[in-house]
Amino acid sequence: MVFFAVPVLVYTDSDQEIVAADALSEKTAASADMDTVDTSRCFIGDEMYFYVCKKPCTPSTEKTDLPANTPEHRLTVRYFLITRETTNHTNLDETIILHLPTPHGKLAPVQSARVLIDGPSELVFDYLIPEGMPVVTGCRVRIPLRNRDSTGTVLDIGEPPQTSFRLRAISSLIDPEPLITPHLMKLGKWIADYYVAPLEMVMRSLLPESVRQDTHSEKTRKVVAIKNFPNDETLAKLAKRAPKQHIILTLLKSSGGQMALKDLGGGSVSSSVKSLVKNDYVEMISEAVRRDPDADQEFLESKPLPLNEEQAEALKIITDPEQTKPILLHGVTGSGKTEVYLQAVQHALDEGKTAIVLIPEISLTPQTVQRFKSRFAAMQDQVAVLHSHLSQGERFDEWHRIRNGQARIVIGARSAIFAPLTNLGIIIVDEEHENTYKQETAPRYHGRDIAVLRAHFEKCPVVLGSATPSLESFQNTQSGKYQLIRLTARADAQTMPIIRVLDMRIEAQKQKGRIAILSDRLRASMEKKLENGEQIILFLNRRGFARSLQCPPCGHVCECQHCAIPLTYHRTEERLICHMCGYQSITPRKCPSCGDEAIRLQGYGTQKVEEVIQKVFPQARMARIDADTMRRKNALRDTLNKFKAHKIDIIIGTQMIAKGLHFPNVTLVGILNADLGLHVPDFRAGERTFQLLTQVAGRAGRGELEGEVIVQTFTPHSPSIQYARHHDFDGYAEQELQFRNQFLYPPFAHCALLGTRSTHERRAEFTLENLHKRLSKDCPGQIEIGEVMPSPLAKAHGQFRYQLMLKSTSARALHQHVQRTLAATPPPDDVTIVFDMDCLSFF
DNA sequence: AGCACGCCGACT
DNA sequence: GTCGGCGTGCTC
Repeated sequence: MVFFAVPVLVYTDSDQEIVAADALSEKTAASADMDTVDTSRCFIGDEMYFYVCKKPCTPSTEKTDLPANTPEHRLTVRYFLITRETTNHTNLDETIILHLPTPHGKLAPVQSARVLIDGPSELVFDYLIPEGMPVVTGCRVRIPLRNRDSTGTVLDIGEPPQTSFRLRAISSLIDPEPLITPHLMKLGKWIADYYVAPLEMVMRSLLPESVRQDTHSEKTRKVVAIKNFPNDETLAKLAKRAPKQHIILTLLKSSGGQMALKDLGGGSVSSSVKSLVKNDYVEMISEAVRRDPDADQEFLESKPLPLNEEQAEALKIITDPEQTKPILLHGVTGSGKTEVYLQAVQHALDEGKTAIVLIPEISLTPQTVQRFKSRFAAMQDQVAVLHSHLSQGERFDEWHRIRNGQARIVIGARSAIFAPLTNLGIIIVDEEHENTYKQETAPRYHGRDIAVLRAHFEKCPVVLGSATPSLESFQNTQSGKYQLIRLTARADAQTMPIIRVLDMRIEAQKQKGRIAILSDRLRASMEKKLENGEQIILFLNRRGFARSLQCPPCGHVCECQHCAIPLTYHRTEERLICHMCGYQSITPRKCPSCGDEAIRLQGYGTQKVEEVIQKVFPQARMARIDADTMRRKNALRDTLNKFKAHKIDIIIGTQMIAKGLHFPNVTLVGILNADLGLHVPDFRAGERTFQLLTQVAGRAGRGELEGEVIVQTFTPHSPSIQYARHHDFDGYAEQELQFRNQFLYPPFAHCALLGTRSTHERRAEFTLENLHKRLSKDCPGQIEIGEVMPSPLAKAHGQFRYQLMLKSTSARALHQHVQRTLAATPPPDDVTIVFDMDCLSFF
């Protein structure tokens, strides 16, 4: 006869004797033959077992006799399936809850963990924590899910919820220490909320893939070490009978007792080493080796530089313990912001704390990393670098060096904001205005904003630095949320280069009928520089597909009356459409301003420029830098090195070369068509152009020679060009903020983009139309909803795209409304939905 | 009636 | 994601 194990609810009296037990699961209890529990054979001790048999007893009835309001204590027990025939205990390996109304010193209340299951399903379930398992929030755990094993992340710990079903237990802990610190957990939840991203996806970006999967591990090498060095007699014997072993032993002794197996000769000595190990002369040890991404580089220690008055004052404010506001450090190019960062980090280290330094993109700003590594060269190991070019193994090692406290300074791109440092002393965001801080795949977080949030959570100072602050950050200083610090003097006491603005309308008239690429003035200047053996950078900020309509003779650009941004030409409809509100108009044949018929689409690429320059300066050595030519790994670095060595005279490039370059011999920078960046259907176009011009101006003339910047434009009167020319950030910010305020753009409102993608054009459009309808229904007042329109990049990767702009003065109202609507409106299988909160681009 | 297949919903 | 339940529909 077989006995059955039945999950039971056990009641005890004050003496810990079980007075009643009934089936926990109603279903089980209801099934015939399984309703009986022999409570007389149960006992309580450090561990509790109970046997379940088919002998009748009286369950459940006594439940009501329990005193009211008795606190329930819970403990986990294992229960066993017993067969009379064998009396063998077959562990069912399940855990159940016993409700014990009386406390017992040895019985800890059972806790349960809310676990986010890995995988795209976004499941969250509660699991019991087995006694003694040190599970805390942020742990990665193995859990049973249905009839298989799965993994997940512990989101919360607490009392088991009152549910009718039986909780299952966590099977094991993946990592003894939680991989995600509580602060990071909080950050992750905030991100999932604010950016309307699945929490599982956010958790995935909190941890590098190689750290998350427990398949990766430390790299080890075999080390041979002397254990019992033989006496002279045996040594002499070995020299004769096994000369190789003798050599190994002497080698080991002369090099301090141990050597890596590889250095001893690797495989060729393995048999000799094996017999040495067998005789107990030596032992083989596995030693962890660090995969150092910068192992090939040497960093010479640099001493702190003396600070000028402004820098010293800045450092004082940053390190002031009373300072609680985020700090915006506005320093003109070359004002020595990095030195302030370095000393602020030093200050944090001196206090025994840690630091995060965010930089826009490692590959574009290797100098910053080098400066940090050099300054802290004495404690090399304490600087960890995190960026996308690390191998899986390198990332694993860097991450664990941070986690276990070996590395106390972390430098990296946006995801480095999730570095698992504890006891943070400072966060620095260099070039805070950079768009690369915004992640362009879900979760679409902004590294700078997350930095401010993390600093807030961890109560540590945060410094946002830039020569051209974003208007978001600048406005925060105006409203008193942030503290503004200024560095107005260039550390090298150099003057700002002269920016010349060239009116291409005149040029266009001169070169009637042909595209004006190179003005006479720029050509003449290039000629002179080439003669002098100086170098030239030409920019063409080719901003893709969105095309605006501009009249070359007068510079007029067709704009939306409601949104004050350029209208975009859509080829399929042959119409002009506003990307903010959806306003449409027909494409004019004549310029609405001057009546000229030359009005047409702007546009030529770097390739075209290369052709023209080649024709004009056949003797010049030139290189083109854009996404097409730099696809090869290290291509950018190699080209820049060649340029540095003056093997190239002219570089023609896109945005890629706008940042962080420092070439003393460059005396001329030409911006071929400032309008390309200016008249894009984006209210930030002006801001970007201002930033670009200012940054570029900072590039020219960093050496002995005076620099010159030539800006070619059809709209020379445009404020972003004029203010940049006069190096007047405040003037620019003032008028731009006024414009933003008037049309309720960021920083005075939040913008977001909702989009659909599908291989079926109609499905993409229909799904978004449907979402639009639902969003419009009981929509909070602060939210403005635009029209559904085809994306400017109407088809990409074989998918049709439709988009919709959302604007709101309340970020919370916006993401909550979208969150709710999306949750209530699951898209068809073949349509994907994209939501970009605080979007920086509209494509 | 018996079985193959595919959709749908639950998974703690 | 992945498993299993269940309904549909086809075959013996």
